[in-house]
Amino acid sequence: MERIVIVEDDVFLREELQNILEKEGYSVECISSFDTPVKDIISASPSLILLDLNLPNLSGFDICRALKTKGIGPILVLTSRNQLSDELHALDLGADDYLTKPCHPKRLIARVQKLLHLYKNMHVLLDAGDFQIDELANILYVGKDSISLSENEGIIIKALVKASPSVVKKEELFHLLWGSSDYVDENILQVNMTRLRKTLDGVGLSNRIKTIRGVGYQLIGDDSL
Amino acid sequence: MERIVIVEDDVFLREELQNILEKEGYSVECISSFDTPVKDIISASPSLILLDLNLPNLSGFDICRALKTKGIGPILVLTSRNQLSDELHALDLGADDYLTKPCHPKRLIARVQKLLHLYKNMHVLLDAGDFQIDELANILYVGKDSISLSENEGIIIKALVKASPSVVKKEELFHLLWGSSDYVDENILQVNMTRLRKTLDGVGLSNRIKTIRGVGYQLIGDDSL
DNA sequence: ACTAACCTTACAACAACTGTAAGTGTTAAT
DNA sequence: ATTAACACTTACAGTTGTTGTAAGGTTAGT
Repeated sequence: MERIVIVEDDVFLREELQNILEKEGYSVECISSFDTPVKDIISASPSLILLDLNLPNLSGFDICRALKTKGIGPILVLTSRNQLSDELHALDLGADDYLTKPCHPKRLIARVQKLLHLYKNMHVLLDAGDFQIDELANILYVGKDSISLSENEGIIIKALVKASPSVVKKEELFHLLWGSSDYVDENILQVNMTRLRKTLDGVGLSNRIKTIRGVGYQLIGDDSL
Repeated sequence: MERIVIVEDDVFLREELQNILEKEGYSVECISSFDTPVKDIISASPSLILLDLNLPNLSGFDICRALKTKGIGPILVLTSRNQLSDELHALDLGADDYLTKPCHPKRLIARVQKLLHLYKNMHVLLDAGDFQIDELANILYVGKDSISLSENEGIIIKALVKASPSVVKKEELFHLLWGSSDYVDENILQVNMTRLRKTLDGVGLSNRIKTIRGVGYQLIGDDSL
């Protein structure tokens, strides 16, 4: 069963929303104290967050930003702010949809259903700009192409993408790949880097890994060459 | 570069939309003859479809339904119909968003960007109800778990899910797996079914494949037992 | 009870992945 | 220019997962 978290300080509206959603069969949890809303939302393991913008302590915008940073979603903003600039700001921060009050229950339900269905039937990829990585499957998508990476290749490229544009130190890669940098021959990392570079070369992503001697490796863009 | 296909019969509006989107850097293609709109849209390989509802020949609803059937998307409906029932109908047919005319260009751009970004960084899963399958990666997601399938396991379960609740004939599986049912020993399918059942069993999806003797196999739900 | 259809299990071959080892190439400091 | 340090490349052998084959066991229909 999917759990919807309602983040709304107006008690009357909060209960009305809860009724509407529970009547549709959803499990609902309401955030009713606003000391640590982000933490409370995350603790509730939401399938979807229904978020107001005018809240005590922390604005809905800040909550939206914080949740997106942690990969928590989807977020449907339901607010009395009907200015276009507010909508654009919320969408930019990562809100998945933006509805204004008053909102017909049927529209709300339809939008909630749409987002729940979408997120359930999609798998998030790690975005590297001009390519994407399926973190679980170790598949790299570039343009219309895709290529399967080995376990080690996947671990390395993910670390490089997530750290980009920073350098990933050799020690960190040792740790990610082999649990420690003690008792590990440096040569195995070098062999793995060669293998990853060769794989990337095969899909047109040549020279995208830069060696920082004595430090580690860095993912670079096309335009750094 | 992402290509947006505009499906709008009003010439003035069509060109205005094209200008707005091209100014944002998108490649735009307009459907300007409405004899075979679905075929034309698909031929254009769209990253996103901007779809009007009031069209000659075939209504936008029908086009939406046809595109979703073929897995083409995302679809952003932009229409003068501002009745709630129209919105609900379109969303139900699979539209990803619904905007009414007149629409501020900034809102349109924000919504377009949101959908393009979402679909680029997500990978669509094949929905089987209580589990989902990543078709390219051959990964099965059930609840919070996931399991990697072998190539053959993936081919079989995908066929079963797509045909469900119908039976998939043995001949069809022979064809999908080995290109033909000629010169193929029946035992290899049986061994593969055993392996798939064993894999499903490992993630709690036991007894979900029913044998139809002399015919083929069928995916069944939890409640068919 | 009989038998065709199907399931299960074990084995061997193959491909991909991985770590090791050695030779080669590059870089930076002197 | 020299050379030590660092990094890259290549080949090999061992491991693992996948796959088809073969044989014994089970099931369902007559």
